Amino acid sequence: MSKDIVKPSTLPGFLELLPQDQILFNEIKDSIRNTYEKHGFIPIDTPLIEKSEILLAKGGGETEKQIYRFTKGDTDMALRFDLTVPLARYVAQHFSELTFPFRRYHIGKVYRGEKSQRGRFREFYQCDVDIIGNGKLNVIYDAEILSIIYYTFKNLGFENFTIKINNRKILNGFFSSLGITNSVEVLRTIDKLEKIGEKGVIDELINLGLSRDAVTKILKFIQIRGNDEEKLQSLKSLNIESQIFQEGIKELITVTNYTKIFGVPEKNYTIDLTIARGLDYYTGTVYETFLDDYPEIGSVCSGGRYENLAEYYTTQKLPGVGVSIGLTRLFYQLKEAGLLENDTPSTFTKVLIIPMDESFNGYAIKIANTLRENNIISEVYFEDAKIGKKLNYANNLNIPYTIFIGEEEVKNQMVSLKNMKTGSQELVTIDDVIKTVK
RNA sequence: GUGGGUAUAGCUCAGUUGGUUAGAGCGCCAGAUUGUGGCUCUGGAGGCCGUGGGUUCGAGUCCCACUAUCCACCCCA
Repeated sequence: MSKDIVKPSTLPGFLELLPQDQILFNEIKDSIRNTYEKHGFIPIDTPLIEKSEILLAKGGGETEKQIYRFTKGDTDMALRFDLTVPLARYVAQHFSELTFPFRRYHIGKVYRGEKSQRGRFREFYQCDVDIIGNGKLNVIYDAEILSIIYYTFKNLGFENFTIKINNRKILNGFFSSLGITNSVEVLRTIDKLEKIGEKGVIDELINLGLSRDAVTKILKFIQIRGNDEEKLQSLKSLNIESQIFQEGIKELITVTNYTKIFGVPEKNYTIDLTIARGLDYYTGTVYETFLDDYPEIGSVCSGGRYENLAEYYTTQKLPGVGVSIGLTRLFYQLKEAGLLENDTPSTFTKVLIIPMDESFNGYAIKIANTLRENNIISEVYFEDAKIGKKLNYANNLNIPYTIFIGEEEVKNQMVSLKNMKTGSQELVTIDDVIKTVK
């Protein structure tokens, strides 16, 4: 018999939570959603599965290796690996029915067939928020997105975090002035500065075939220090004769100026010339967010500006700017760091109603209905068991109140309300219950 | 894709240079206590020691393969 039991387990890289954590996870997700909606973003939901030709339109790179792809009948399909490509398809497909600039948010699961590792998942939630322009999109929106990152993390209860910003035009302009052609690899190397240090970066750059002179200049570039004002000054004084470079500086100035106006405290954002994530589609502003007290967690939110979101699906030019929070990883890391002291109960129930025996079930259900009408979450314990076991149910789920229904209670049309924390119990009316529990 | 660890009860783990019948804590179930929980005490269930092969009188322990899983690199959220 036991040979027939299939060992219950999930696939590696697929996270699932116990009730207490799930409630907490949902609270975080709801908080993010509320912040997005407060800023006027519209929810969309797209299919988990898309045609492979859509997801692979861009082609090449890691995507192709990591995508979950399969066929059903003759249909070649795949699981989405982010929410940006589906957004591009969505906007291109429904272009004529949308109003631009289109502000949308999307919270959903995405899939990547990576080798699983701590804090890295094959199925995970992304919380995306983007603004898509029709033909053009003011760079002020780049600052607004930054402010949305700020308010999102602030509303989650974080104080010490830093949103690092940079502009890809600065990097690209700088590199082209140095005659660097393999800028992606160079970017990747510079991005690793925190991890491998200056010496590591120098070694890797030389390995990439860069000249001594170029490496020295790059080093000087990434060593630019000071406050944002000073950094911008240093950039200007590099006298790079690249139009792209100058454009980047101008954009960065606008973004930082407006960020201030949006009310983001200066301690929560900074220019960092070494961040260069999202190498695939970002063309202007880029963002990375770090928790100051937990740098080892890495970036908890990243994104940027892309010049032409939907170029593979339409001839319309649709520039956009947006960020994504990797919610599953964020939750996992926060928990690992002990940052989520979980004192949330394992249920939403506030009152457990316990009939002393079957004959009181009717009265118990009536009480439950009345409490629910008054927005008090309640449930009735119908299973036949000893009182101790029933109370233990309440204990295990951290239900704060129990109500006993027996002969005396029905006779008086009252209930025995017990506070599970203090243990005190008294015979009261339903109105009293509503007052006490609320 | 490359490299390295780990695999014993539902969970976290112990298990001596290879030696009888494989252990603890937590959790679960029951009783002490039939209208009152958490604490305590007592008892109980639960293991092909990842799978297959090898060495040996004898393997949870040593060797090999496979599988699973974790970590680092790559890349990313």
